[in-house]
Parts: sequence; structure tokens; C-alpha cells
Amino acid sequence: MGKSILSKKFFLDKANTVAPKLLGKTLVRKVGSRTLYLIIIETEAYLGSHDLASHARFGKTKRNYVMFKDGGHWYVYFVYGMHWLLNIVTGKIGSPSAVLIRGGILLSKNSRWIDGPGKITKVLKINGSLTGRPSLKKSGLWIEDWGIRIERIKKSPRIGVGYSGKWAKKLLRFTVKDVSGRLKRLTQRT
DNA sequence: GCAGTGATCATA
DNA sequence: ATGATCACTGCC
Repeated sequence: MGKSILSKKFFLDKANTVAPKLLGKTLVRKVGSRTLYLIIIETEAYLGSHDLASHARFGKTKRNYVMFKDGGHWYVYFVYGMHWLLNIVTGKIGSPSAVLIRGGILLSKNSRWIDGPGKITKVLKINGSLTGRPSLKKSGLWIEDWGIRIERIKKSPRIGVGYSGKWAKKLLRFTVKDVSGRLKRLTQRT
């Protein structure tokens, strides 16, 4: 079973298709001489300008212009005066959609569960300098497929979008069931 | 439960 | 220029 980098094609689909497919994929972050690995276990899809929970609802702005690019670019933005949030743009050029990466398992000799999008960027040392860059090795941040199979995926409403009316209720948050079991196995592997 | 923190967007 | 809001976190 090889470890292949996800190609641009993977991200050209709709955000609600890409988001569950990202579960079990590995986010790879190279910073200096260190390489960090995070198995993605929680994502959310943001669909387009009609999605009233999405930044795309404002049309194209200085912040969100990256969402209008074709799939496979990073969209990183700053919220609440403190936190960077990491998204991967999805879809064809001009369709402003993206997937927010919200949770994962950080691999180390004591692998741990990182639950929350602001914590992910903190541990992986990600900030706005990556926004607009492609998901490729040369960017220092990319996604690989290690052949990890996710059998059971839970769908639930997205977090923190209560202002968006009916869009707050849509099941666009995707999580891996039995995360603690996976964590245990990954920890024992070392 | 809610304070912290500052960019962003709407309004003007 | 101003003010409300925010795809959050950590501590009460």
C-alpha cells in the first residue's frame, strides 16, 4: 500500500463530496527540518455563495478570493482575533467552496487527538502566509493517501454557524466514528 | 457559562 | 470612520 499525494483532481469535486473523503487522509506539514503528520478525522463542507454559513455569501472579497480558485488551494483565515483556520478549496474555478479541517490525530510516539480547527493550525504552525498556495510539497503543506479505510462516518450540523438559518441545520460536518480505537492502534504501533 | 482579541464587512 | 460580528479556545 503506497503513500500517494492527493492530486488536484481529488479536490475538483463538490465540497460535500470531498469533505467525507478527506477523513483518514494524512495532512503533512514540513516546517524547517521537521515533518508533522496529522490523520484527518473531522471536516466541514462550505458549499458556495448560496450557503449562508460560508464566507462565499459575501461574494468575492479580499479575504475569501482564494475560495474562487480551482480546487486544491489552501484557504487560511484569521478569526476571533486569535485563531487561524485551515481550509482546502474545492470545485472548479469560480465555484467558491471549501472544506474546513477541524480535527485529527497528530502522529508521534504519543499520538494525540487534536480537536478543533484553531488547535490544528497551532500545532502544525500554519498561518495566513499559506493562503492561496496549492496543496503541494513545495508549499510545505499537502495531503497524502496512506490507504487508511474509514468504515463509519457520522454526519452532523456544522459548528459555530447558528446565524445561517436553515443552513445551520444541514448535515455538512463529517466525523470518524470510533476515534479512540484508532488512536489506541496508532499509539501501539510505535 | 463567557471573556479575550482584532480582522472583516456593512453602513455612511 | 464606526460598530457588530465572527467557520474559536480556554477558563469560570
